[in-house]
Amino acid sequence: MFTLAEENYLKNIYHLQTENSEGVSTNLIAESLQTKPSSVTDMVKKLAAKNMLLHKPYKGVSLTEKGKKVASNIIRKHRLWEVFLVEKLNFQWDEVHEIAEQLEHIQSDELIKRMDAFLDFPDFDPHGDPIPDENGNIKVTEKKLLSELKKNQRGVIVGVKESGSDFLKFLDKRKINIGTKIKVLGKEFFDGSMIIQVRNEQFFISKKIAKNLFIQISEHV
Amino acid sequence: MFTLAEENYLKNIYHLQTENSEGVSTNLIAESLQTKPSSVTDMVKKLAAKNMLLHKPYKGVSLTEKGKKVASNIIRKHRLWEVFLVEKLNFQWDEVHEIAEQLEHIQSDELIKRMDAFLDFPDFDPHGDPIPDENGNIKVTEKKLLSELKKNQRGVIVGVKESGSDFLKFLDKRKINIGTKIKVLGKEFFDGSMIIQVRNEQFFISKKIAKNLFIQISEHV
DNA sequence: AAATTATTTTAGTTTAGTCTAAAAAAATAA
DNA sequence: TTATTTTTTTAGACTAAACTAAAATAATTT
Repeated sequence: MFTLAEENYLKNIYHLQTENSEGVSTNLIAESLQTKPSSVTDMVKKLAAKNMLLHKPYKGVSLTEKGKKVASNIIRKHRLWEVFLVEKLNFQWDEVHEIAEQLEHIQSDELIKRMDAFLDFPDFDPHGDPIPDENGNIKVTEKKLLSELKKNQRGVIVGVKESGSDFLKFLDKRKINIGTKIKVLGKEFFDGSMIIQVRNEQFFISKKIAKNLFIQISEHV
Repeated sequence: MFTLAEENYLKNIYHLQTENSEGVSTNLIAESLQTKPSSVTDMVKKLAAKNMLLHKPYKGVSLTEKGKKVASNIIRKHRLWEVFLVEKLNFQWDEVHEIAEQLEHIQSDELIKRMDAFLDFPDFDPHGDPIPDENGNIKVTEKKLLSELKKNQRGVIVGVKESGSDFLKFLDKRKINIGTKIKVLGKEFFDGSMIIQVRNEQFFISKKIAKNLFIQISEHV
C-alpha cells in the first residue's frame, strides 16, 4: 500500500503536526527527515494525490483523517515493538529506537493484533509515550513535570521529555523507569533541586533532571 | 550493507545452489525470483563486484564463502522469526512465511542474538527446516520419508517436503506437527498407504502424504 | 559441420526517490 | 512601498532496480 519512504514521511509529518499545531512547512519536514526541501515538495505531491494530506503550495501541509490514521498506525507499531524489545528481550530502553524504526514497517495486521495481546495490551511504550489504538486514539493522561510537584506529593513516572542516551543511562543506573513510583521529600528554592524517594532509597535530583521527567500524580494519597 | 533486493537474490541463489549442486543459471534465478533474466544479469554483476559470488558469463553463478555466510544469516533470521511467530504468537505454521519474509531483513545482530536465546536456541523451524548458526553451519539429521519406514518403526516428524497450504491444514487438523512422535502400525502394498499411531489415535495416511513427511527415526526402540 | 533452438547478455527505457541550481512566491526590513 | 531575505517550487540530472527488444553465445538437432 505505502512505500517505506511514504510511511516515513507520514509518520514524521504526524509528529510535526502534533508539536506545531499549525500547518507543517516544507523546510521543517526536510529537516526532520534529513533531506532537502525540494525532495519534500515532490513527495508531498505524491501523498496529496493519494489523499493522505492537503497541500497548499507555499502554505504548509496537514494530514487528512486518512493520513492521520495511517501515520498513527505506524507509530502504534513502533511503540508496540519497543515494548516487546524491552519487556521480552530485555533491551535497555535507550537501545530500542533504531530497531523499532525498522520493525514499524512490517506489514501484517494480524501480527500487530497478536503482539498487542502477547504484551498484554500496553498503553505506553518504554519511554512513556502513549500507544495509539487501532483507530489512532491515544489515551491521554494528565502528566506534570517532576519539577512542578510539591513536597510530599506522590506519583508515577510516565515519561521523559527529551530522551538523550546520557539521560536514559542516568536513570537506568538508579533503576528509575517508566512505572517507578516516587515521592517528593524536599525541594530547594535556590537551585530547583529535589530529594525524592524511590522504593527505600532517596535520590538527589537536579533541576535539569526534574524538568525532564513526566509524572502522573497519584490522586488518593 | 545490502539492499533488500540484494538480500533476496543472495537468499534465493543460496537455496538454488543447495538444491542443484551445479552452478546456478540466470534463468533459474529469474524464475525463482519472479523476474526477468536480464534483470538477473544486472544484479549478478553487482553482487559479483561485491565479492558475493562468482559469475562466468553464459555459465552459472556460485556464491563465495562470504556470499554463503550473508545468505545463511538471512535464512537464519527467517527461520528464527518463524519459530517466534508460531511458539510465542500462536500462529499456525502455514501462516508465518509471508511475515518472516519481511522480518528476515531487519538489521540487528543483537536482536537476533536475543531472539535466539528467548526461543531457547531452536535447531529447527516450524516446518522442520534447520536453522543455521551464526557461522552458517547447519545441524544435519538423517531423515527419511515416512513412506520409507517399515512396520513397527518409530520416529519423530522433523519436516515436510513440500509445504502447500492444503497439506499443512490437513496435518494441523489432526494436530500433527514438527516434533510429533509417530509409530507405523501397518502398511498396504497395493497403494502404499499406512496406518500410523499418533498419541492415542490412529490415522490413515495415503501414499501421497507419506511421501511428503520427513521422519527422524528413533534409534532405541 | 551447419542449422536451429535455447539461453544469456547488451542496449535503451521506466519509475521511485533523491539531488543541485535556478526561478518564483512570500515574509521582513528599510 | 520598495528592497532584501527567506522559503518554496520547478527543472533537469542521477541511481537502483526493474523492464522490453535485440544481439550474442552456447547447446542441440539434423
